[in-house]
Amino acid sequence: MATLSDVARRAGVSPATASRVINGSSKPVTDELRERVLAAVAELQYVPNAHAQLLARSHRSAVGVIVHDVSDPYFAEITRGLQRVATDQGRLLMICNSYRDPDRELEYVELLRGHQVAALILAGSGYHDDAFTRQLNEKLTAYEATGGRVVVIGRHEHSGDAVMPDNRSGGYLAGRELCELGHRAIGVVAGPRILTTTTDRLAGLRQALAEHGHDLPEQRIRYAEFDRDGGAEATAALLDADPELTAIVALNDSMAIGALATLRGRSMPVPQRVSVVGFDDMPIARDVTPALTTVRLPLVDMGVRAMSLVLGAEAPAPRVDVLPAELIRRDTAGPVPHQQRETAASVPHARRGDATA
Amino acid sequence: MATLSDVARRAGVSPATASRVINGSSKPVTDELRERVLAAVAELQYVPNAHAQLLARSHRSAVGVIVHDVSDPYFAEITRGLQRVATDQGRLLMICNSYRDPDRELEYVELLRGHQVAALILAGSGYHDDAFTRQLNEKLTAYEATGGRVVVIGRHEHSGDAVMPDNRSGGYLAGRELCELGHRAIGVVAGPRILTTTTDRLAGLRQALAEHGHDLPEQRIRYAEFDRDGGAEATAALLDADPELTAIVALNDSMAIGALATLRGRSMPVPQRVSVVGFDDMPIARDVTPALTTVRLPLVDMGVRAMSLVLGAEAPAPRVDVLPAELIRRDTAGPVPHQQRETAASVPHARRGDATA
DNA sequence: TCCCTGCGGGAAAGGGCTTTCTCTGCGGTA
DNA sequence: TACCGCAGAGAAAGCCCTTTCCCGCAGGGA
Repeated sequence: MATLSDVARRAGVSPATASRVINGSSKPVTDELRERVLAAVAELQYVPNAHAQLLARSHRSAVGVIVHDVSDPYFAEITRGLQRVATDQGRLLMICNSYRDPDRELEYVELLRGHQVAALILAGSGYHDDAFTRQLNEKLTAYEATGGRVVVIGRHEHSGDAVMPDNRSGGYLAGRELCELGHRAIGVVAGPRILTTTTDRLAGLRQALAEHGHDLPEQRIRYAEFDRDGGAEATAALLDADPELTAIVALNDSMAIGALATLRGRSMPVPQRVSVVGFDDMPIARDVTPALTTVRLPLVDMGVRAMSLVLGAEAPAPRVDVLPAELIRRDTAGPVPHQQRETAASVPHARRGDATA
Repeated sequence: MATLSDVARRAGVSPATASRVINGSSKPVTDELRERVLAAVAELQYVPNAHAQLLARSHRSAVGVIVHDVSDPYFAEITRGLQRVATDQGRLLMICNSYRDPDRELEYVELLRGHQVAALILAGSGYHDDAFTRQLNEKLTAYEATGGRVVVIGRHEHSGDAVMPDNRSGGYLAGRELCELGHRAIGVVAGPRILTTTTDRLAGLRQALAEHGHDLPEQRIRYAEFDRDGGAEATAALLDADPELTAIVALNDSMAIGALATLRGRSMPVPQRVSVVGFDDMPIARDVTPALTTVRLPLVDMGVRAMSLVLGAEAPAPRVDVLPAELIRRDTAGPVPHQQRETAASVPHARRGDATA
């Protein structure tokens, strides 16, 4: 690879001058030398060594982002928001997928710190795991001590600036909607138990049911992976255990799509026989049939806010931006079926045979 | 940020020794010193400066990847394949989204070159744009001249190693299927005209139609963005121009989903009134209703092969891996409706009023 | 006893760039 | 004419590591 001194030699100038021309430094350089340098750059196809530059320059500019998985629409949307602000400010983003592995998350914090990022954004659910939380906090605090900025999205563990979707209210909204439609026998297709997102959404849901005089027994909750197949399996398990269920809340839209698939496979019409409510309102939600009733989170906006916080001025006290959830009524949630209205929740195992057909 | 010499000073050793301990060098260090260094590292929360390391080490290890958009399922799948191999070999991936902007693509080649990546993978369609192609090739060639490896996925322009999905055969498969189901009035919802992927798929489709004695006039093709909304708009335009259409080929699944949405909005049942065939077989294809008939491309495998090629031994002659397309029959393609069998394609504008209702 | 070997450790030379500091030569002022 | 100031260029000092090279010392063989 050609180096700066190759360019300088070819142009017959010093490396200092070449550097000034290439970086558009404020120090003036005569047109003649400038042209010679530019010509040499073109001839040698010179590209500055980014590592050398970053090492030599004092100021850090890139921003590190840790998400569970960018190709998951939830994070894709958040990332879109992050990108928008970052691009406006000429910042490079380094995006890492932790695939919901806490250890990998810890590693990535180190990696990004090593890459001298100016700021760090952690998006996605936190974990119910004190040892992990403590370790992560230690690392983040150490990073902040050296001037790094940190913002978390949708996580409780870090005590600094945060952008929080209102998961609890979202769960509440889903629960209230179903209760008002007359449902009592409601099953929950939940994400991994260890994620705070799961438990927050569940808590809101439980509250809504309680306000309507219903409870949510553990056997009506199935924990599975936060994806389509997890949703499909959990729905099958739920239905096997309790064929009288009239509604299912899936704790994210991917799981809801899996639920829809299972229901279709068992010829249980939605919403005539079973209602389904999703969570997140990812783009595909409106395109499944029937279109998915779900809880919308302002994902892009969450990204925008997080990046603005992290690049903005430092605040004396931690700022927490809570963004509201909103119920989007489409076609998967309907009134409780007539024959179920009285008996629901009272004969949980009666017709198992039918339902698994 | 703590530096290596901070660690060394604290441990009372030389930076050389500290470095050896931290990197697990083959040179032996006594246990006592080792422990002192490790303790200092922990106390200072030391993380090596990645840029300094990369500068000091001679060998380059990271691999650069340029895709149109990782959150697009097409690229998400390819990336999954790339990751799998890269992780096995302990390589870091730097993934950049060009968002189908040729200029950005060029910039990213430079950026990645500047970051000293050991290899470069460009995935996604090429462009029908000679000036761009020439520029890109120049840059890639310059990069290869300095020892960099390059593999392209699904692009014609570069003359080195390549992994190619058989887009043309895929188009042919879609066309043949519809012809065999009796369709003659077939509309095409195409991606941007400037992409070679679009024209390749179109060419295969055209060939299939020709073999069945049909042609594909330009007004039966609508070019739009390669996404859901593009597909929806193009389908609407197609139907407005020619309400007698009995089948639609969408050149990717996102567009097919848009087509399905438009058709649903116009109450044209699929496949009874109009058949739809997609392309790519992205995961969601099986979850829409009716499940999408589409052409599958082995996306993950394409990623695996590309990464294997780029990290494997250099070949004397360019290698081109062509991966076959496969028709996946689901529920959106059916026989041509009865009343259309004779008249189709002969009265293009007759019933516009009805169809747009 | 002397020399050689090998081990554990440090000194120092880069790696490619930015940036401060220094130097030269010119035009302008007293 | 002598001096000052400044514009434009180069020299050189880092930035933080890795790694080669070298050194001192202890142990073993002759």
